[in-house]
Amino acid sequence: MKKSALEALPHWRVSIAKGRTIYIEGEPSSTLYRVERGCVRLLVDGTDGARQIISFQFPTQLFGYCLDTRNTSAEAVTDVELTAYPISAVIELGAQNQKAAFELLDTANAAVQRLAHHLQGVSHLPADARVMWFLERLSREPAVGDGRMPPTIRLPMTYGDVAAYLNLTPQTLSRVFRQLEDSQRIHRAGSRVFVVDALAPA
Amino acid sequence: MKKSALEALPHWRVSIAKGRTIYIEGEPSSTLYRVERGCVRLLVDGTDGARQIISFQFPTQLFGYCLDTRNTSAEAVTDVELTAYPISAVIELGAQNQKAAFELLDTANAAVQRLAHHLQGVSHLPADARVMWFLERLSREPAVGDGRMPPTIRLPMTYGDVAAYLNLTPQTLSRVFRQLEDSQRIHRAGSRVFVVDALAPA
DNA sequence: CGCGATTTTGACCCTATTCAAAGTCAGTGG
DNA sequence: CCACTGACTTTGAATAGGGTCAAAATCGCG
Repeated sequence: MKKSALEALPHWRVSIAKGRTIYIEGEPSSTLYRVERGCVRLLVDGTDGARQIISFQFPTQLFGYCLDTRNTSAEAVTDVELTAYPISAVIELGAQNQKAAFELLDTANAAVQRLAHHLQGVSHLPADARVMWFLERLSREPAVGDGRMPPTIRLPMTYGDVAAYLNLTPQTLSRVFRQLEDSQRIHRAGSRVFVVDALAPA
Repeated sequence: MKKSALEALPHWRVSIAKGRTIYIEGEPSSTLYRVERGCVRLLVDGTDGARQIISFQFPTQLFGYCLDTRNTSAEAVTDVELTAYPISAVIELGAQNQKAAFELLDTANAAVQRLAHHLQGVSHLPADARVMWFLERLSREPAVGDGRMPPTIRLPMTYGDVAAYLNLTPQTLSRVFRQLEDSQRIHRAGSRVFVVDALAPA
């Protein structure tokens, strides 16, 4: 969805500190958010206490478009700046502006598709492939990668978060990074900073 | 979404034989479907060939509400009867009827939420708990369970399908069923027919 | 400099997979 | 009605991949 369409709506700026909860699954939803700076994680908690991170949201991305209640929880991975739009206003926009309604619905659709493939990958890929796949997608995130090849990636989240996203433990993740280093697929350029050599230009 | 709202739209009946593909991920979408009889599976294929079943659809449920392209593939698990509605008509309905638009969007939202919890469960539950969880949800499906307690469930899909949904192998699934039988949590009442004793009334 | 959070390492274990083969079922045609 | 066939399910033995537990090392930050 274009920012321009939303700009006409009432909106305000929100700053949230690292680690803070933005909303919780099941609570009534009133606002749609756009990430301006930082990184947000969407997650659900299991009855057993194990949490599953569903996705990370980066600048320019929208999240929280729920009509009735929140379908996941949202937390600030880093200090974040968000723009908040009242859901009611977004709905009105949709009623008036066919194109905007389309784009919003398409956002939801794309979310299903991404989640479906995430489930597929997390279920069928070995740990190292999962991590490479994650790095590959992160490298395309302007706020994380540097756009060059091979890309340098600065992870905004902890290993714990990455592990909860890829369905691994932090220990395994650490071992996988070492193994990727040993096999020359990545190398480290600082703490949580990786150069993905395997993505070097052909 | 109420059937009544859709009934005003142009629609037609479709019969599809067991195993046939209804649509494929990525192809342009033109119709929304409602299951009238039988069972449909939604799935995505991995680059490695491993397929992940995302959900099973039963009578009265809608699927295929994609604006642009299909976000998953859909296949008939059994012979199925579907009602098809042109997406364009559904969109118009949404433009005129606020309430209908709401319900459709909520459908998409609920899909994300269900998928998220499925990912959580499949990632963190041991095999036996995953299977019990699956049976428990199936028992609430009028077309599958009998509504009584303890419920009798007739699986419309093969072990292979259940396994692809729960992220197990058919072999493991078979062993889990045996183990659940041994521990008195279920017993069999025919091929693919289970009585879930663990769900007996308190 | 010191603290708490995060990351790393090691040893061991466990669950589900793999591979292989036999058994069972439903539907088909004789 | 029965034999046949192909798909599905079951079983067994061996294995691997990631998890667990525990502890040490490191980092970021006040």
